[in-house]
Amino acid sequence: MFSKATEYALRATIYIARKSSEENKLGIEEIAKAINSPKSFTAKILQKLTANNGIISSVRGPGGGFYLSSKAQKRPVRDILHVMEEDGVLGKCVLGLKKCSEAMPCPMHAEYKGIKQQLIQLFEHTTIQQLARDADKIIPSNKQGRH
Amino acid sequence: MFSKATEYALRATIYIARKSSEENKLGIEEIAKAINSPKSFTAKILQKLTANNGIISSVRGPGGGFYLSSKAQKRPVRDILHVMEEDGVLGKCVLGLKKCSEAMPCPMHAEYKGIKQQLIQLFEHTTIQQLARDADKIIPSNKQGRH
DNA sequence: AAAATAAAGGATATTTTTGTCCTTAATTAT
DNA sequence: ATAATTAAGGACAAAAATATCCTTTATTTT
Repeated sequence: MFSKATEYALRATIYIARKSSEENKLGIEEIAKAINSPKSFTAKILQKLTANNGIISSVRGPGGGFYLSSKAQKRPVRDILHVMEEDGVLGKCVLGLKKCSEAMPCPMHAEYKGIKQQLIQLFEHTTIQQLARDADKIIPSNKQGRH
Repeated sequence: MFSKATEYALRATIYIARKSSEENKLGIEEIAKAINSPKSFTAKILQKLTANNGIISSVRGPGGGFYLSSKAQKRPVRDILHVMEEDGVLGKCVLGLKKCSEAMPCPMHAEYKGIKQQLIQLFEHTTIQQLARDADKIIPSNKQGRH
Protein backbone atom coordinates (compact mmCIF):
# COMPACT_ATOMS: atom_id res chain seq x y z
CA MET A 1 0.00 0.00 0.00
CA PHE A 2 2.72 2.47 0.99
CA SER A 3 6.32 2.86 -0.16
CA LYS A 4 9.11 1.48 2.02
CA ALA A 5 10.05 5.04 2.95
CA THR A 6 6.56 5.63 4.34
CA GLU A 7 6.49 2.29 6.14
CA TYR A 8 9.78 3.21 7.84
CA ALA A 9 8.38 6.64 8.66
CA LEU A 10 5.34 5.12 10.36
CA ARG A 11 7.31 2.48 12.22
CA ALA A 12 9.99 4.94 13.35
CA THR A 13 7.50 7.54 14.53
CA ILE A 14 5.50 5.01 16.52
CA TYR A 15 8.68 3.60 18.03
CA ILE A 16 9.89 7.05 19.04
CA ALA A 17 6.48 7.82 20.50
CA ARG A 18 6.65 4.70 22.63
CA LYS A 19 10.21 4.90 23.86
CA SER A 20 11.20 8.53 23.97
CA SER A 21 10.47 11.72 25.86
CA GLU A 22 12.09 15.14 25.95
CA GLU A 23 14.29 13.84 28.78
CA ASN A 24 15.10 10.56 27.09
CA LYS A 25 15.90 10.94 23.41
CA LEU A 26 16.68 8.14 21.02
CA GLY A 27 19.59 7.82 18.56
CA ILE A 28 19.22 6.83 14.93
CA GLU A 29 21.21 3.66 15.55
CA GLU A 30 18.73 2.36 18.12
CA ILE A 31 15.70 3.38 16.08
CA ALA A 32 16.84 1.73 12.85
CA LYS A 33 17.77 -1.43 14.70
CA ALA A 34 14.44 -1.57 16.51
CA ILE A 35 12.27 -1.09 13.44
CA ASN A 36 14.53 -3.18 11.20
CA SER A 37 15.34 -0.55 8.59
CA PRO A 38 18.53 0.68 6.87
CA LYS A 39 20.13 3.27 9.15
CA SER A 40 21.16 6.00 6.69
CA PHE A 41 17.97 5.76 4.71
CA THR A 42 15.97 6.02 7.90
CA ALA A 43 18.04 9.05 8.91
CA LYS A 44 16.93 10.83 5.74
CA ILE A 45 13.34 10.03 6.50
CA LEU A 46 13.62 11.33 10.05
CA GLN A 47 15.15 14.51 8.62
CA LYS A 48 12.00 14.96 6.60
CA LEU A 49 9.77 14.36 9.58
CA THR A 50 11.87 16.74 11.67
CA ALA A 51 12.11 19.58 9.12
CA ASN A 52 10.43 22.96 9.79
CA ASN A 53 8.86 22.18 13.13
CA GLY A 54 7.55 18.86 11.93
CA ILE A 55 6.21 15.81 13.68
CA ILE A 56 9.47 14.65 15.26
CA SER A 57 11.76 16.82 17.38
CA SER A 58 15.54 16.41 17.37
CA VAL A 59 18.59 17.72 19.18
CA ARG A 60 22.20 17.35 18.07
CA GLY A 61 25.26 16.56 20.15
CA PRO A 62 25.85 14.33 23.16
CA GLY A 63 22.64 13.35 24.89
CA GLY A 64 20.81 14.39 21.77
CA GLY A 65 18.53 12.36 19.55
CA PHE A 66 14.91 12.16 18.49
CA TYR A 67 11.75 12.48 20.55
CA LEU A 68 8.09 13.37 20.21
CA SER A 69 6.58 16.33 21.99
CA SER A 70 3.30 15.59 23.74
CA LYS A 71 1.65 17.92 21.25
CA ALA A 72 3.05 15.88 18.34
CA GLN A 73 1.83 12.67 20.00
CA LYS A 74 -1.73 13.88 19.55
CA ARG A 75 -1.42 14.42 15.81
CA PRO A 76 -3.23 12.05 13.44
CA VAL A 77 -1.23 9.35 11.67
CA ARG A 78 -2.26 10.95 8.40
CA ASP A 79 0.18 13.79 9.11
CA ILE A 80 3.02 11.31 8.69
CA LEU A 81 1.66 10.29 5.30
CA HIS A 82 1.34 13.94 4.38
CA VAL A 83 4.99 14.69 5.13
CA MET A 84 5.96 11.62 3.09
CA GLU A 85 3.77 12.93 0.28
CA GLU A 86 1.75 9.73 0.23
CA ASP A 87 -1.54 10.81 1.72
CA GLY A 88 -2.74 10.85 -1.87
CA VAL A 89 -2.92 7.06 -2.02
CA LEU A 90 -5.82 7.04 0.43
CA GLY A 91 -8.16 8.93 -1.86
CA LYS A 92 -6.75 7.65 -5.14
CA CYS A 93 -8.75 5.67 -7.70
CA VAL A 94 -7.91 1.92 -7.51
CA LEU A 95 -7.53 1.79 -11.28
CA GLY A 96 -5.34 4.87 -11.29
CA LEU A 97 -7.72 7.11 -13.23
CA LYS A 98 -7.03 10.80 -12.74
CA LYS A 99 -10.64 11.70 -13.25
CA CYS A 100 -12.62 9.22 -11.19
CA SER A 101 -15.51 10.63 -9.21
CA GLU A 102 -19.18 10.20 -8.48
CA ALA A 103 -19.90 11.90 -11.77
CA MET A 104 -17.29 9.95 -13.77
CA PRO A 105 -16.82 6.71 -11.83
CA CYS A 106 -14.34 4.00 -12.83
CA PRO A 107 -15.68 0.44 -12.96
CA MET A 108 -14.61 -0.24 -9.39
CA HIS A 109 -15.68 3.08 -7.93
CA ALA A 110 -18.96 2.00 -6.35
CA GLU A 111 -17.47 -1.14 -4.85
CA TYR A 112 -14.34 0.55 -3.52
CA LYS A 113 -15.90 3.78 -2.26
CA GLY A 114 -16.76 2.50 1.20
CA ILE A 115 -13.34 0.99 1.81
CA LYS A 116 -11.67 4.23 0.72
CA GLN A 117 -13.74 6.20 3.20
CA GLN A 118 -12.78 3.84 6.01
CA LEU A 119 -9.11 4.15 5.14
CA ILE A 120 -9.26 7.93 5.22
CA GLN A 121 -11.16 7.87 8.50
CA LEU A 122 -8.68 5.44 10.02
CA PHE A 123 -5.64 7.57 9.27
CA GLU A 124 -7.40 10.81 10.07
CA HIS A 125 -8.89 9.79 13.41
CA THR A 126 -6.10 7.62 14.78
CA THR A 127 -3.39 9.54 16.62
CA ILE A 128 0.25 8.56 16.97
CA GLN A 129 -0.32 8.30 20.71
CA GLN A 130 -3.16 5.83 20.29
CA LEU A 131 -0.98 3.52 18.24
CA ALA A 132 1.90 3.84 20.70
CA ARG A 133 -0.43 2.90 23.56
CA ASP A 134 -1.95 0.02 21.61
CA ALA A 135 1.54 -1.32 21.03
CA ASP A 136 2.39 -0.94 24.69
CA LYS A 137 -0.57 -3.03 25.69
CA ILE A 138 0.98 -5.96 23.87
CA ILE A 139 4.68 -5.45 24.53
CA PRO A 140 5.03 -2.86 27.31
CA SER A 141 7.84 -0.36 26.66
CA ASN A 142 10.10 0.74 29.49
CA LYS A 143 9.52 4.43 28.84
CA GLN A 144 7.79 4.87 32.18
CA GLY A 145 7.65 2.27 34.92
CA ARG A 146 4.19 1.17 35.97
CA HIS A 147 3.56 1.44 39.73
CA MET B 1 -2.21 1.10 -3.83
CA PHE B 2 -1.08 -0.83 -6.91
CA SER B 3 1.81 -0.29 -9.32
CA LYS B 4 1.18 1.37 -12.67
CA ALA B 5 1.67 -1.98 -14.36
CA THR B 6 -1.16 -3.47 -12.31
CA GLU B 7 -3.40 -0.47 -12.87
CA TYR B 8 -2.87 -0.85 -16.62
CA ALA B 9 -3.56 -4.58 -16.31
CA LEU B 10 -6.86 -3.96 -14.57
CA ARG B 11 -7.96 -1.21 -16.94
CA ALA B 12 -6.95 -3.16 -20.04
CA THR B 13 -8.65 -6.36 -18.95
CA ILE B 14 -11.88 -4.57 -18.10
CA TYR B 15 -11.77 -2.72 -21.41
CA ILE B 16 -11.20 -5.93 -23.35
CA ALA B 17 -14.03 -7.58 -21.41
CA ARG B 18 -16.37 -4.78 -22.40
CA LYS B 19 -15.48 -4.36 -26.04
CA SER B 20 -14.27 -7.70 -27.33
CA SER B 21 -15.50 -11.17 -28.11
CA GLU B 22 -13.97 -14.16 -29.89
CA GLU B 23 -15.46 -12.79 -33.11
CA ASN B 24 -14.35 -9.22 -32.49
CA LYS B 25 -10.83 -8.97 -31.17
CA LEU B 26 -9.05 -5.78 -30.18
CA GLY B 27 -5.59 -4.56 -31.19
CA ILE B 28 -3.00 -3.23 -28.77
CA GLU B 29 -3.18 0.19 -30.39
CA GLU B 30 -6.87 0.61 -29.61
CA ILE B 31 -6.55 -0.78 -26.10
CA ALA B 32 -3.66 1.46 -25.08
CA LYS B 33 -5.38 4.49 -26.50
CA ALA B 34 -8.65 3.70 -24.75
CA ILE B 35 -7.16 3.16 -21.32
CA ASN B 36 -4.59 5.94 -21.69
CA SER B 37 -1.44 3.89 -21.22
CA PRO B 38 1.92 3.59 -23.03
CA LYS B 39 1.46 1.15 -25.89
CA SER B 40 4.61 -0.99 -25.71
CA PHE B 41 4.54 -1.18 -21.96
CA THR B 42 0.91 -2.27 -22.08
CA ALA B 43 1.83 -4.88 -24.70
CA LYS B 44 4.26 -6.46 -22.22
CA ILE B 45 1.57 -6.54 -19.58
CA LEU B 46 -0.93 -8.17 -21.94
CA GLN B 47 1.75 -10.75 -22.75
CA LYS B 48 1.88 -11.61 -19.09
CA LEU B 49 -1.89 -11.88 -18.83
CA THR B 50 -1.97 -14.00 -21.99
CA ALA B 51 0.86 -16.37 -21.07
CA ASN B 52 0.19 -20.09 -20.46
CA ASN B 53 -3.56 -20.09 -20.91
CA GLY B 54 -3.98 -17.00 -18.81
CA ILE B 55 -6.80 -14.55 -18.32
CA ILE B 56 -6.65 -12.92 -21.74
CA SER B 57 -6.72 -14.80 -25.06
CA SER B 58 -4.82 -13.60 -28.12
CA VAL B 59 -4.44 -14.46 -31.80
CA ARG B 60 -1.72 -13.19 -34.15
CA GLY B 61 -2.03 -12.04 -37.71
CA PRO B 62 -4.70 -10.11 -39.60
CA GLY B 63 -8.01 -10.05 -37.81
CA GLY B 64 -6.15 -11.10 -34.68
CA GLY B 65 -5.94 -9.31 -31.37
CA PHE B 66 -7.00 -9.75 -27.76
CA TYR B 67 -10.27 -10.97 -26.31
CA LEU B 68 -11.73 -12.57 -23.22
CA SER B 69 -13.35 -15.98 -23.29
CA SER B 70 -16.67 -16.19 -21.47
CA LYS B 71 -14.97 -18.48 -18.98
CA ALA B 72 -12.29 -15.86 -18.31
CA GLN B 73 -14.98 -13.21 -17.85
CA LYS B 74 -16.21 -15.07 -14.79
CA ARG B 75 -12.85 -15.08 -13.05
CA PRO B 76 -12.37 -12.88 -9.98
CA VAL B 77 -10.45 -9.63 -10.35
CA ARG B 78 -7.95 -10.99 -7.89
CA ASP B 79 -6.63 -13.32 -10.60
CA ILE B 80 -5.34 -10.25 -12.44
CA LEU B 81 -3.49 -9.14 -9.31
CA HIS B 82 -2.09 -12.64 -8.96
CA VAL B 83 -0.63 -12.67 -12.48
CA MET B 84 0.87 -9.24 -11.81
CA GLU B 85 2.32 -10.64 -8.60
CA GLU B 86 0.62 -7.97 -6.53
CA ASP B 87 -2.09 -9.91 -4.76
CA GLY B 88 0.24 -9.76 -1.78
CA VAL B 89 -0.57 -6.11 -1.12
CA LEU B 90 -4.10 -7.02 -0.09
CA GLY B 91 -3.03 -9.12 2.86
CA LYS B 92 0.12 -7.18 3.68
CA CYS B 93 0.75 -5.40 6.98
CA VAL B 94 0.23 -1.61 6.63
CA LEU B 95 3.49 -0.96 8.42
CA GLY B 96 5.32 -3.46 6.24
CA LEU B 97 6.16 -5.93 8.99
CA LYS B 98 6.90 -9.42 7.72
CA LYS B 99 5.62 -11.02 10.87
CA CYS B 100 2.37 -9.28 11.66
CA SER B 101 -0.48 -11.51 12.78
CA GLU B 102 -3.10 -11.98 15.46
CA ALA B 103 -0.41 -13.43 17.68
CA MET B 104 2.19 -10.72 16.85
CA PRO B 105 0.16 -7.71 15.78
CA CYS B 106 1.69 -4.43 14.63
CA PRO B 107 0.34 -1.24 16.23
CA MET B 108 -2.18 -0.76 13.45
CA HIS B 109 -3.26 -4.36 13.13
CA ALA B 110 -6.50 -4.21 15.08
CA GLU B 111 -7.62 -1.00 13.41
CA TYR B 112 -6.72 -2.13 9.88
CA LYS B 113 -7.88 -5.73 10.10
CA GLY B 114 -11.46 -5.09 9.02
CA ILE B 115 -10.49 -2.96 6.05
CA LYS B 116 -8.02 -5.59 4.90
CA GLN B 117 -10.72 -8.23 5.00
CA GLN B 118 -13.05 -6.08 2.92
CA LEU B 119 -10.32 -5.48 0.36
CA ILE B 120 -9.66 -9.19 0.00
CA GLN B 121 -13.36 -9.93 -0.26
CA LEU B 122 -13.84 -7.22 -2.85
CA PHE B 123 -11.17 -8.54 -5.19
CA GLU B 124 -12.05 -12.16 -4.54
CA HIS B 125 -15.80 -11.89 -5.03
CA THR B 126 -15.93 -9.37 -7.86
CA THR B 127 -15.61 -10.87 -11.32
CA ILE B 128 -14.22 -9.19 -14.41
CA GLN B 129 -17.66 -9.51 -15.99
CA GLN B 130 -19.33 -7.67 -13.13
CA LEU B 131 -17.00 -4.70 -13.53
CA ALA B 132 -17.45 -4.71 -17.30
CA ARG B 133 -21.23 -4.64 -16.87
CA ASP B 134 -21.04 -1.92 -14.23
CA ALA B 135 -19.03 0.18 -16.63
CA ASP B 136 -21.51 -0.46 -19.41
CA LYS B 137 -24.35 0.84 -17.28
CA ILE B 138 -22.69 4.23 -17.24
CA ILE B 139 -21.17 4.43 -20.71
CA PRO B 140 -22.72 1.66 -22.85
CA SER B 141 -20.21 -0.08 -25.06
CA ASN B 142 -21.06 -1.00 -28.64
CA LYS B 143 -20.04 -4.62 -28.17
CA GLN B 144 -23.61 -5.84 -28.71
CA GLY B 145 -26.48 -3.68 -29.82
CA ARG B 146 -29.40 -3.47 -27.48
CA HIS B 147 -32.77 -4.29 -29.12
C1' DA C 1 39.63 25.64 23.88
C1' DA C 2 39.62 20.79 22.43
C1' DA C 3 37.54 16.47 21.94
C1' DA C 4 33.61 13.73 21.54
C1' DT C 5 28.91 12.93 20.18
C1' DA C 6 24.92 13.00 17.38
C1' DA C 7 21.93 14.87 13.79
C1' DA C 8 21.93 17.51 9.09
C1' DG C 9 23.05 17.49 4.55
C1' DG C 10 25.37 16.49 0.05
C1' DA C 11 27.00 13.31 -3.28
C1' DT C 12 26.80 9.04 -5.24
C1' DA C 13 25.56 4.09 -6.01
C1' DT C 14 22.26 0.33 -6.65
C1' DT C 15 17.95 -1.64 -7.68
C1' DT C 16 13.36 -1.55 -9.34
C1' DT C 17 9.87 0.30 -12.13
C1' DT C 18 8.46 2.26 -16.16
C1' DG C 19 8.92 2.90 -20.88
C1' DT C 20 10.71 2.40 -25.95
C1' DC C 21 12.37 0.19 -30.07
C1' DC C 22 13.41 -3.36 -33.07
C1' DT C 23 13.29 -8.13 -34.61
C1' DT C 24 10.87 -12.60 -34.76
C1' DA C 25 6.98 -15.66 -35.19
C1' DA C 26 2.30 -16.74 -36.42
C1' DT C 27 -1.67 -16.08 -39.24
C1' DT C 28 -4.38 -14.39 -43.01
C1' DA C 29 -5.23 -12.47 -47.55
C1' DT C 30 -3.58 -11.86 -52.21
C1' DA D 1 4.52 -18.45 -52.57
C1' DT D 2 4.46 -13.53 -51.20
C1' DA D 3 2.99 -9.75 -48.82
C1' DA D 4 0.57 -7.78 -45.10
C1' DT D 5 -0.91 -7.78 -40.40
C1' DT D 6 -0.62 -8.47 -35.59
C1' DA D 7 1.12 -10.34 -31.21
C1' DA D 8 5.56 -12.25 -28.89
C1' DG D 9 9.90 -11.44 -27.31
C1' DG D 10 14.58 -9.48 -26.60
C1' DA D 11 17.51 -5.62 -25.80
C1' DC D 12 17.98 -1.33 -24.20
C1' DA D 13 16.90 3.49 -22.00
C1' DA D 14 15.02 6.57 -18.63
C1' DA D 15 13.16 7.62 -14.33
C1' DA D 16 12.13 6.76 -9.63
C1' DA D 17 12.85 4.42 -5.30
C1' DT D 18 16.01 2.62 -2.18
C1' DA D 19 20.34 2.66 0.02
C1' DT D 20 25.24 4.03 1.39
C1' DC D 21 29.07 7.02 2.51
C1' DC D 22 31.32 11.06 3.72
C1' DT D 23 31.51 15.88 5.34
C1' DT D 24 29.48 19.59 8.01
C1' DT D 25 27.14 21.67 11.88
C1' DA D 26 25.38 21.96 16.53
C1' DT D 27 25.91 20.68 21.23
C1' DT D 28 27.90 18.82 25.28
C1' DT D 29 31.66 17.14 28.10
C1' DT D 30 36.36 17.33 29.46
